Amino acid sequence: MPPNVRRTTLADIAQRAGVSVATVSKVVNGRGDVAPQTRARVQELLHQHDYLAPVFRHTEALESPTIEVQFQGDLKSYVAKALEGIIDSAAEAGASVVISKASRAPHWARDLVSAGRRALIAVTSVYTAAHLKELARVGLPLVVLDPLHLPDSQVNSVGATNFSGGLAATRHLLSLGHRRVAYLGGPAMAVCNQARMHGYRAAMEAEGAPVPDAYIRPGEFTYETGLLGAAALLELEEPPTAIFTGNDEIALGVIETARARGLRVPEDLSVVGFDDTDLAQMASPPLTTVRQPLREMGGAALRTALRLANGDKVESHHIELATELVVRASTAPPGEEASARK
Amino acid sequence: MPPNVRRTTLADIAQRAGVSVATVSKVVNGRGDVAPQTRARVQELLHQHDYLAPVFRHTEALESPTIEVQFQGDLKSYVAKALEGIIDSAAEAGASVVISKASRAPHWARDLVSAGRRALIAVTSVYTAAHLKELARVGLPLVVLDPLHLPDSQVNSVGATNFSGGLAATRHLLSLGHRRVAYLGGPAMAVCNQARMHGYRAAMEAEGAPVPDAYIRPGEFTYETGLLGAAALLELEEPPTAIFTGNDEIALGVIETARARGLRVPEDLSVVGFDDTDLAQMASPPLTTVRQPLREMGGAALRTALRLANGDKVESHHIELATELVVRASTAPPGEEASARK
DNA sequence: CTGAAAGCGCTTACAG
DNA sequence: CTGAAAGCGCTTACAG
Repeated sequence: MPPNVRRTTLADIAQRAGVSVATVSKVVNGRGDVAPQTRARVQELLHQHDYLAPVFRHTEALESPTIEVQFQGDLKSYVAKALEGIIDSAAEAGASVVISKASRAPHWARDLVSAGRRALIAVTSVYTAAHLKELARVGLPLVVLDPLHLPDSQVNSVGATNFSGGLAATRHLLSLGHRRVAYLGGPAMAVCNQARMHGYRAAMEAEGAPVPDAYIRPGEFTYETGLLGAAALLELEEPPTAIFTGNDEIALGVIETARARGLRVPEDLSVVGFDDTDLAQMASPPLTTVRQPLREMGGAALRTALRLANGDKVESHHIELATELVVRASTAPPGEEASARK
Repeated sequence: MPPNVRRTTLADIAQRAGVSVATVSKVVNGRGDVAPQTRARVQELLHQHDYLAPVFRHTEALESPTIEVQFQGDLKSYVAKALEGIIDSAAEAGASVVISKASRAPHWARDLVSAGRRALIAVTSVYTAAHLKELARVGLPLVVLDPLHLPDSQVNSVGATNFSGGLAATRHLLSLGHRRVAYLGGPAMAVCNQARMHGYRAAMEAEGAPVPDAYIRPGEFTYETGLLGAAALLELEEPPTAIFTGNDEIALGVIETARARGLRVPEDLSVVGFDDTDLAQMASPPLTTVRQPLREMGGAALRTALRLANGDKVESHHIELATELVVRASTAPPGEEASARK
């Protein structure tokens, strides 16, 4: 708020509403003794004129807005990476970052506003229509990072080019000479997983490589899925010689299953991950993977959140940053033994 | 603050100081036209009576204090784990967690107070006497998680039993039949590293196993250190058959160096990590490591911070939680070849 | 249900 | 350098 613009006061609202200051004060403080129509009219005006109660005036300090970042479940590597980007961009912008687990307690959205949060960034969280309505009601802007649902024009979101990532990963394997490539992915419902899978499928079809149903396995974005899924794939009549996975954790599970069965990666089995978290760089062998620019995505989400908090419009409700194939040591041409293996 | 206790007002202070409310107001707002002695006397009284300017009154809401957590460098796995513990305990206590990178901009400590932070948790950060003085000056309590320096009675800190962790890890390797065990650690200056190393040394000496100087290598707590340090160790005249590392990241570097040289873990080389981050569970082979209860440590740090924020005394300025050996698949008895290897 | 009036905590222009 | 006085934004007990 520019210094020369006066804050809206109760008197301003009272005058416009044609009531006394006392009545407006009662509405603001939620007292019971106000006629419903009067209350409605006053509330409307308060909202129109951005009235802010004194207790919350500190949130006005635009130099230091506070953004809440919520995640679900564990604070995994890729959440941490995105968070780094959020924190760095916030520091640049002079904003503060509050981090919490998504909670859906009764007045969660209103509580966030009361606590002075100016916007909410949800990292891969599930949001229902009811949540969005609640946010809209209290006027808290939302940015979803790596959305699980299809980009909806109601919701601002930041993602990555998952389809081209899947395409690039699979082409890389095909160009090495693999034909029997499987996709071991995350939840079938998640759009990011669907996009990666369709990228895989597109690359396979373009090459005329067959994709038996058993070569596409959904699961969770977890190590467990990698461990079990790889075992199932390797026991197929025609086991794949390469596995493209939905994320790095799954890939590590695949590597471990291969190792436990005496298969060498990449000589006997090639593995490609997705995300390029710390896990990928530190895997043994270091993992070929599709890099999601998680830091940059976090930064973009933070800047979008600040704009929305400021009441500015945003050019596009969905931004997608480019993925990039990072070739390390977990991929190689298919070996003789591998191709010949049962 | 109990609801029946009235807030200190400017009038209270004015009366005690024997000046007018106007003068007190000027002192609070840092106006120039006040006599130095008057200013000093009033400031003293303001401080004594915990006067809080209206703009900062929101920090008074004891139900929801805000704690700042600062880390340095990257948001690594073990910081993320500690952060999970901090976030969960904060949610239980109804507190908020602001996360940022440690910055030493001018007035950093005062800025934290102005922003309403009630305490600071520093995760493995370097704190100099000057920093501590600055914090003391503005009255902001500090809790250091996994301190790099020796526990100082001036500083509240939460750590883990690093010495017994080092002891347990090394005994485990000795009990498997290893004699040539090396320690590849972190910074020689870090107390946590020293304690782990001395635990190692104690176990080796108790067993009468020789510890050549070359078997103790300091480094950084990084994958790189593991990569390079393992290469150096394996090229010794008498290479170790087992390596105990300062943390999981180093251990992953060691595993990769072993793999790249065609050595199998654990058949040809046993490796033990420290921390038990996600990295350890997802390594290939899964890593035997010393678990630091990072979540619990984070929780303890948060609760200590809240107590200090509340003005309560804390029983002990340093708490140490127990480490625990987690045996997975990266350790085994020394193989024939390994013992005989040049 | 409404609002005039008293009052609270604070700030500031200005007289001394 | 000090403070009486006017004033601001808000709340609340109470009369109607």
